[in-house]
Amino acid sequence: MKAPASDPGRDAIVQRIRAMVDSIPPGRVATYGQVAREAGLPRRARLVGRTLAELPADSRLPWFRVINARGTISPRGGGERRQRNLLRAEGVEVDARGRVDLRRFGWAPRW
DNA sequence: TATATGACGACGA
DNA sequence: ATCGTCGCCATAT
Repeated sequence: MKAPASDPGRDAIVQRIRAMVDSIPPGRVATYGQVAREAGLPRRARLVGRTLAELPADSRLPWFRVINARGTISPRGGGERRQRNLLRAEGVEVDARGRVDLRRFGWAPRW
């Protein structure tokens, strides 16, 4: 057996990340690092990005509410524009450079 | 086992 | 405030 009882396991970790992302309210955004941290996975920001990248196109998860620590939409081939539209559709202001003011739209866990 | 890569983050110039 | 580097972690080769 590879995984000790104390080891959450890859699937469990993915579940936790999904749950966190799903808890981000409409009109708010969170950073990859923040999601990782709140999910009890400090320093795993990239894992969050990797997990979201695995999501099926028809996933119900609000993946578009997750942006990087600089407040910008992480550039990956082509999907950037769509994410911008989705965010604007729920009231998040995104400037032409794909930037969001985290002080105004950033999500604090206490919400 | 070693190396490269990536939806990231912190720092310094 | 912006850009370049380096650090971190998990996967893929």
